Amino acid sequence: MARVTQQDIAKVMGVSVMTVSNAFNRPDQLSPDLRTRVLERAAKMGYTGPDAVARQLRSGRTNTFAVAFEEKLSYAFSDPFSVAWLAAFSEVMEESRASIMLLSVPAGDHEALAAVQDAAVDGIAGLCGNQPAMIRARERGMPTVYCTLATRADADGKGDYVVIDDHAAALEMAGLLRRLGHRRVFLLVETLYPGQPRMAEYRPEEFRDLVDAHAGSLFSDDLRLSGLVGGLQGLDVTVVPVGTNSRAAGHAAGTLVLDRKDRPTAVVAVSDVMALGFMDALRQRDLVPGVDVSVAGFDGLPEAAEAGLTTIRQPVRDKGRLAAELLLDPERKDRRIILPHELIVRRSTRPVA
Amino acid sequence: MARVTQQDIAKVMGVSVMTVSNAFNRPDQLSPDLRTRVLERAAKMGYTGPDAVARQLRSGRTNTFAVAFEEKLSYAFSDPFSVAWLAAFSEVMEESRASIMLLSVPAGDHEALAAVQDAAVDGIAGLCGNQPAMIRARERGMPTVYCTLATRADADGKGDYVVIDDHAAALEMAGLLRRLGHRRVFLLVETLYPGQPRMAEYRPEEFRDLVDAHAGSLFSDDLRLSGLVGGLQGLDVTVVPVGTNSRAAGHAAGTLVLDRKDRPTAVVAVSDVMALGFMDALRQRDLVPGVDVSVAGFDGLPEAAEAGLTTIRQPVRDKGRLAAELLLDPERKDRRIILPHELIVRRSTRPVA
DNA sequence: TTGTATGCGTTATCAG
DNA sequence: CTGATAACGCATACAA
Repeated sequence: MARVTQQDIAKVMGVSVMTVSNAFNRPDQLSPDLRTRVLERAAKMGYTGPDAVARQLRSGRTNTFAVAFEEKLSYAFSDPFSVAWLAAFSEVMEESRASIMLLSVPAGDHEALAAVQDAAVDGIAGLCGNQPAMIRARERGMPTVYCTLATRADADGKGDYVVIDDHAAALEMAGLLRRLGHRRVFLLVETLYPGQPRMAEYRPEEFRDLVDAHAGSLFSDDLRLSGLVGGLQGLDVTVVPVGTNSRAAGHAAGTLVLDRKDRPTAVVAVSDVMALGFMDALRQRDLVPGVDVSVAGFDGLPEAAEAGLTTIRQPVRDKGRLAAELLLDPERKDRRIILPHELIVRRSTRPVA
Repeated sequence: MARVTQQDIAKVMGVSVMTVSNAFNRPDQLSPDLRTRVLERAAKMGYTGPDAVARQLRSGRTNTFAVAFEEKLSYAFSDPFSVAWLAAFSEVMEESRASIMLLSVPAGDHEALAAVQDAAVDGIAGLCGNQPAMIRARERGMPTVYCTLATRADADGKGDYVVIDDHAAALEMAGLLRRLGHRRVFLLVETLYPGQPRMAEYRPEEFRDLVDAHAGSLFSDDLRLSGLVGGLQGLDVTVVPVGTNSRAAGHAAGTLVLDRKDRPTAVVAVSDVMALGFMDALRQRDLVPGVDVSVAGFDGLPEAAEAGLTTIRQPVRDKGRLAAELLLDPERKDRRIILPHELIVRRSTRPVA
């Protein structure tokens, strides 16, 4: 038995399809009596209301917005920054009774890009930079908003965004370490291109060359890194790609770095979760952050405050909220938003002994 | 300028629409030469591939599955159980390259029910019981899977599920407390119907009557509660609806209960997060779980293990994984799955002094 | 107030 | 290998 449609009902009742449609969507367009009769008959025939997809095709709108992640979704749910952003984003969407679709578009996964192609949504917010996924979405004529600054490679200079000035923030962080007298600094970053060796150690120039060589597939924001490197010029700086943006990866970096003679005096991770993982490694060795090794992160998570971690606070919730508002209101004016950040100095960073 | 369609391309190139369509979906159905010409021309005209919605209408499938929550989504992201379930669910979905839509359908929110109506999805998993939302979805002919046992009021006895035997688990928990000699027990539950007073205290029968009176709008699973009440028959039992399933609510319950003379000797919450919140309240007062008051929860979260909380462990990840598999494979046989649970006794429950 | 024709963009079918 | 036709289910514009 095929699906019951408005046609069927119309035919059986001897009315036009339009009347049936109106019975569901425009009560004012037909007599109350007829309306109830139609509705009753529809129910009796097993019709359960207008088909969602057909209605979307007809109206040209889906009232659904996608959120694109660069990682697997299971990661997104476990990352505090993502979760906080999502919570704010979803609050606004719920208020407008819009639905949310979750899209995982790992860098380099060409097949996953098709998901963007096939997503029946009115717009897409990227919890990531101006990625291929975002660009593809725009090519489809879809509004996009990204919430991390564009990478050098993928930036097409288009698309709306809600970000902080990561470069400036990184410079401030570098300035702090410089003032504190640190001379040997390790920088923990995510993997910057698919296949990059993990836990390797690079001079900044070396690292830069590597990234340049892979610019075509570059996928992670590197503005924080470039700011740090710039601000620490002249010091002994080592860059370590730790693999994933996770506490575990930060911890692994600690294992790599702490059990050697020439320890760094300071370690900066480009996210709080990595920095917190590194602090876990310190604690395991009865080392004290700020005393034995200074540690700093980025993001300003609540967890960072509890741990006494120096960090750059960014308005996560505002990012999520504004991203949603930009998608919901195409008429809105300011569509490229740079939010304020704040360097928060805590006890994890101290003057070098 | 209107949207470019396959028609437009066909017209301009003097070929049939079908050929254009095939160029995108069935490379084998036309000559490579023609295909590349079509593709090039399409690109030149600003055509960006088949429209997602039109394709969905045509094919009758969306390759998207919804997850329905009874709470606001921001809550879902902060609840450890939900997050773990979602992670497992999404891993399976990602593997099949299916998309996930998040739906918030608060109990009693009639408007939100419309979201289920308008969701362009192939199926819906409920991180909740057999709710009105689930029932509505089934009326639409959509496959549903719920992951908490049916409530008494809403159960239509249909729909697939992946659950544990909550009632049996609750009986085991009650048996434990009985053996430990507890005679005065408080039970912390979520709010069982919209508008129910929070932090009130009820005798079990009283509470049951209240719930019965609101059976029409009952929205939360009460199998755990009924199992506990049944298993504790004859003892001095008090039921406290704490409002939401959150650590904060559990903490508030602690504030209510602990600063009085006739403290309970044991407190059971129907979820670990509530129990953990209650333990926070204990700690604040320098009381020791298990010594001053025994505490137990449900779910078996990692956090419960750390806190030494007695609980009922349930296979969260299996629940999520199986729910996804049921949705993805309509042919699969066993569609009503009861997973094993396990009573885990830790130091938060001890013999009464 | 009700009905008619038509299009939304795509793809399956079947004929050439 | 290519093309004409017919749905998919609904709702807008317009006519009655």
